[in-house]
Amino acid sequence: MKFSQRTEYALRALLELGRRAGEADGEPAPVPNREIAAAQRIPERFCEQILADLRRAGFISSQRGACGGVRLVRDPATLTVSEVVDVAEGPVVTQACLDPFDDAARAQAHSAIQELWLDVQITIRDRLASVTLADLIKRQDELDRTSYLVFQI
Amino acid sequence: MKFSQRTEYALRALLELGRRAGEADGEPAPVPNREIAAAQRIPERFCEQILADLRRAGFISSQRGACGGVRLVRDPATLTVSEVVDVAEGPVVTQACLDPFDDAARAQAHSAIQELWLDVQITIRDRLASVTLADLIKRQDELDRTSYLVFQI
DNA sequence: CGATATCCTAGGAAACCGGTAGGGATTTGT
DNA sequence: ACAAATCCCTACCGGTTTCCTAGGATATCG
Repeated sequence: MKFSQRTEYALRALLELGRRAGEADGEPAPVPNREIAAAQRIPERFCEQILADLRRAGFISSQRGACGGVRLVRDPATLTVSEVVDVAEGPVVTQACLDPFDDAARAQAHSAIQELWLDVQITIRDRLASVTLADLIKRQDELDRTSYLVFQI
Repeated sequence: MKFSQRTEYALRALLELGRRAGEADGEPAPVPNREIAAAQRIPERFCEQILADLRRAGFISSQRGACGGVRLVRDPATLTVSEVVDVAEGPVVTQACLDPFDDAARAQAHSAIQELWLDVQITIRDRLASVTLADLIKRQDELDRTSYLVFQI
């Protein structure tokens, strides 16, 4: 019962993109995969694939060729962690899919246990949907400033 | 991101045991693995292993030999689903374990993303800890009575 | 043209999962 | 004493998933 490394990487990549977009004014320059991977310590070719998924999902756009890279398309304030999880590792599902031809399994469909799984599933999704990329960026900046201060003391 | 079949089986087995214990008065007779597996449609040898885990965890006790079987030891009202999940598939952990020798990973330890994972983890555990075996038994009885009525109409 | 990028597809090692299997140990009933 | 029933321990196995690497095609800029 855990989230995949792939999701962690996807969030880190988007976090990195979001922070850079915040710094630059106007149309931000595309950030190449290489830089994102290095900054967030993600295996380069693996990061490439994850970025491709994020592009297909419409979260980022890409530009090929020299001086190319990826750009954040979605507004960080409306891009939720839940959406990223769905793209990176598939939707959160706590119960096995029910075989529609297995009567025994269908009989279990309305069991107390199944109800609990569904409840937990909704709880997780709601929690993940309540956090946006903008929230993460803001919180990360706070953390960074705090540790900076700590070192200053 | 889902719970294992093993956990589902563990809960079903305990549910079955709990219901039988509720019917009989006084010291209940031990229920053999075979009956539990048949009633809950769990592969017999697989169920055997799961029951062994539940015994090692102290949730049930077992009696060997003819007329043997397993008995519920813990009070269903205090046995939480969270405990069963921990035994059947290990604790719910939403973040990868941090390698204490990997400085780069440790630097991520206080990241916004890690904080989110921890938050979700606690949310799930709390939810699972708030449901007891007695709750499941009660709810399942309600469901069974309801479907009985449906067929009567 | 050549360097820098993304894009697409294909693997591959390792872990995990669901389940099976063999055989030993213990208890009960006859 | 013996057979049947039952739990107990360990190993294994086929399939899937996960994390990651690799090769090469394609596009863009200077």
